[in-house]
Formats: sequence, structure tokens, C-alpha cells
Amino acid sequence: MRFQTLKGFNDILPDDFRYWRFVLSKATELTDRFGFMQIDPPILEETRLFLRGLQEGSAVVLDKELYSFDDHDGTNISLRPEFTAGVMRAYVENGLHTYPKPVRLFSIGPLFRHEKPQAGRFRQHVQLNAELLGEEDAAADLEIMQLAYSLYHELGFQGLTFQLNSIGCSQCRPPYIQALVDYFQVHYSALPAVDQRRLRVNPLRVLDTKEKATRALLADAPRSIDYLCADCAQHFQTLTGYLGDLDFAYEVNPRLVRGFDYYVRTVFEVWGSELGAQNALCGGGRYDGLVESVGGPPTPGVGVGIGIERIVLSLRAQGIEPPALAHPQFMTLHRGAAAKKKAVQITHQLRQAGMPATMPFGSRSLKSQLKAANRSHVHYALILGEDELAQGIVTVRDMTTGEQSEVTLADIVSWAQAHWPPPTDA
RNA sequence: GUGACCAUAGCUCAAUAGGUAGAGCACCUGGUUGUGGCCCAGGAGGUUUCGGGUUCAAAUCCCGAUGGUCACCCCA
Repeated sequence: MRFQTLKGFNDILPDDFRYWRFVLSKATELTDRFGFMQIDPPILEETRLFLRGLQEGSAVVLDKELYSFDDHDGTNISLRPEFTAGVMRAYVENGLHTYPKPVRLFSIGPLFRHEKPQAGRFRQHVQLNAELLGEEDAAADLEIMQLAYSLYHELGFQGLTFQLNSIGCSQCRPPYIQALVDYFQVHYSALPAVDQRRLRVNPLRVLDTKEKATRALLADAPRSIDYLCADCAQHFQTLTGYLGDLDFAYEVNPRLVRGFDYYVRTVFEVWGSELGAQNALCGGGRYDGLVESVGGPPTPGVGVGIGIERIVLSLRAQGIEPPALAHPQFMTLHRGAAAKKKAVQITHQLRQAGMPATMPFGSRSLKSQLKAANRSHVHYALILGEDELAQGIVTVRDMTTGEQSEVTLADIVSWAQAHWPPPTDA
């Protein structure tokens, strides 16, 4: 009986980790640099938590994309489809609102949605999620966008575009939505079925339709940025002002809307060109009412979800080579039982001294041990045979040049330390 | 959930007009006695995704399931 991964689930293989390590180490370096603290909510939560945050218009709810089941005590629980709800719950439950404001939090981990897999879309995917809580200044929106921007920029991406929009607040959005609905009602019979449905269920979604017929009508459709109340307009203007000052490349996209309904004011995405239809590398925005909706004090917040798989896919597509993964630098080769005992000791000493070292198992020929060292990209082979043992030395062979020299057994650890990491090739 | 295309070795792919499967890469072993990379020789690895059907005979034709890919839906 052979098994395979579930539909939409993937193994992340050793070769993939070249990219994953590159991305994740850059990500954590950046969150540190921006002053974010890590928080890791559980993967499973009560289903009600996710439903509350999502509301009715979200596909996660609508299309039953949640992985839900009953726990042994009958509680319905779900694999998290997004980070924000769990982070908000943890924030309230643990009293993080008593931390000095603003509270900057980030998480990295898998999310689960029962979707049909497609290019750049899987049932399990990993996100870097960042939230900035307790601050309504537009500079906070900016900071979240800067974090995402810096990640892509420092990973070496080219040709990404920041898409920005403001969808208003509970004051100004309802009139806008009404205007939008009114506009499309006139053309209702001309709309494709999908958009007629969207107009009824989640009118904002009509804005990012892929239907040509609807897109033609969108040119003259009302835009949310023209309906903003004074406060929202001011907020948006301040944000775009900062972005301009930073020479930050972005486009205001009046058709940008987000999947989760809790967003207010700022929404943004970063688009890449190598991902097919799933072109969003990250998405985020402001969600001022969310903490309150899970039982906490009124707290403004901004956040972003950054898809790691999509970054890895795009890195590959753009031909960006991550640094090679660390592999053993030293391998202690041995001939004969006595030498092997010594090799075990040396390998142990090297590892204790913090250096990557391995040794061949069994008692294969020196030739096959060298072959193994070569294939594992070992930098130095430390050869320990009868002769070396008798003289109290180790023959060290540089596997890149083939040069050999002798080091006394007593000095081998300090010799290795002096040669690790090895001098880089000019 | 809907649709299109696809499914042969770990990977990339062959297999004339239906006649029970091959190559390259990768992997393992050797090319004598203590020296890798190149080269050479050999080896292992497949119930041709699975289950039915047609046929003397199916990787090949038909049906179904499963999975993959891409798009819709939706989203990272």
C-alpha cells in the first residue's frame, strides 16, 4: 500500500528549503528590525471564532472552505483558515492590550482552506502574518506596507506592484455600496450570472470581477475613494502622502477589494506576474473593529498576510537564486577499527565545538568514502588511517582543490575552527 | 462546487497501425593493495495511477474512480 499527500497538500522537500530558509530568515530578520513580537496561536480553534471574524460574505464561510469537525466533547473546532481571528483572540484572552501601544505582533505558520488547488493555491499554505494593534495613525498602515515591501525588495524581486485602495468605514461605506448597487441595477440584465449573484451577496466583489462585460461598465462605476467621509479621506490622503515621500511605488486601484469583510479604510495587495490567476503575493488592510468583535476593548489595527509558497514560486520564476544551504564542512574518513574509533571522537569534538561534521558509517574503502564526501559537498575530508594513527596526525584534504596537508591530532579541532567557514573563492 | 487538458522508473520523456515496456539524469557496485570529481562496465528500480470493459492479445481503445495541471468561484 502506497500513500500520497492529500489533494492540495504538498511536501516541502530538502531542495525547496533552499528557498524557504532564504525567505523565512529574511522575514524574521525584518520583523525584528521593525520591532514585531512573535505570537503563535494554535492551529485549531473553536469554529465560532473564525465564523465571527469572517461574516457571511466571505467564501471561507460561503463555500464551506473551513476544515471543521467535532472534538470528543462535541465542540465544533476548525483548522484556522487565517491568522487574524486567532491572534485577536489571544490578544484579548492574554490581556496583550496592556502592553505598551502599539502592539506589533507577527506569526508564521500553516493555514488551511478546503479549496480546489490551482497555480499558487493550496489547501495548506504558510503565511507570515503581521498585525499592528492599538494605533489608528495612517503611519501604522504605512509601516505594515513597508514591512511587506522590504521583504520583497530585499529578497530581490523585480516588477512587483503595490495596489492600494480605501473602502471607507461603517459611516461612508454603506452609502457607497448603495451607489454601487444602484449603478449596476440599471445594467442588471446585462450582467453575467456571476456578477448578478455578487451584486446580491457581496456587491464590492463586483469590482474585481473578471467578466469582460462587467469590466466595461466599471469604468464609469462609482469609486469608493470618492465616497469617503472626511476622516477616511484624511486618513487615505495622509497615507498616500507618506508613500509619496518614501518614493514608494504604488497605484491607487479603485477596484481593489478584499476577501475578508472586516477591513475598513486601507486595503492593499502586492501583485506579481508569475503566479497565473493567483497573482496576489500578499494582502492586507485596516480592521478597526475586529478586537471588539471578539470581546476586547475597541482597538484599531492594521495587518497583512504574506503567502510564503507564492513567494517561493515567484523567486523560482524570476530566477532568483537563494544562498546554498549549509552542508557538512568536515567529514572524518577512517581506515581500520582503531582509526574509526578515533574518527568517532574527532567528529564529536568538532560538533561540540560548533562545526558541522559527519563521518561515513561502516568500513568502506577510502575511495568510496571520498566519493561520499564529494557527493555531500564536504569542504574538508579529514583522513585518518593506520599511518596517521601511528604518527598522531590527520591528513586534511581540501575537496575543492585536492590539496592535502597534515595536522596533528591534538590540533585538529583548532585547525578546523580556523578553516570554518572556509575562505570564499575569489 | 463548475469546466478543460493530462497520468509510463525517484526526475524528464520514448514505445512503429492494439502484440505483456526503454533511454537520459539520479541512485548502488566495480575498474585490485590508502584518494573523490571525468570516463568505462555492471546493477537495482515499473502489477504502465487504480477498477472494470472490448479483444486471441491493451501502456495504447471504451467507461468509471482517484490524482495532477490550468481556469472559474474565491483567495496568500
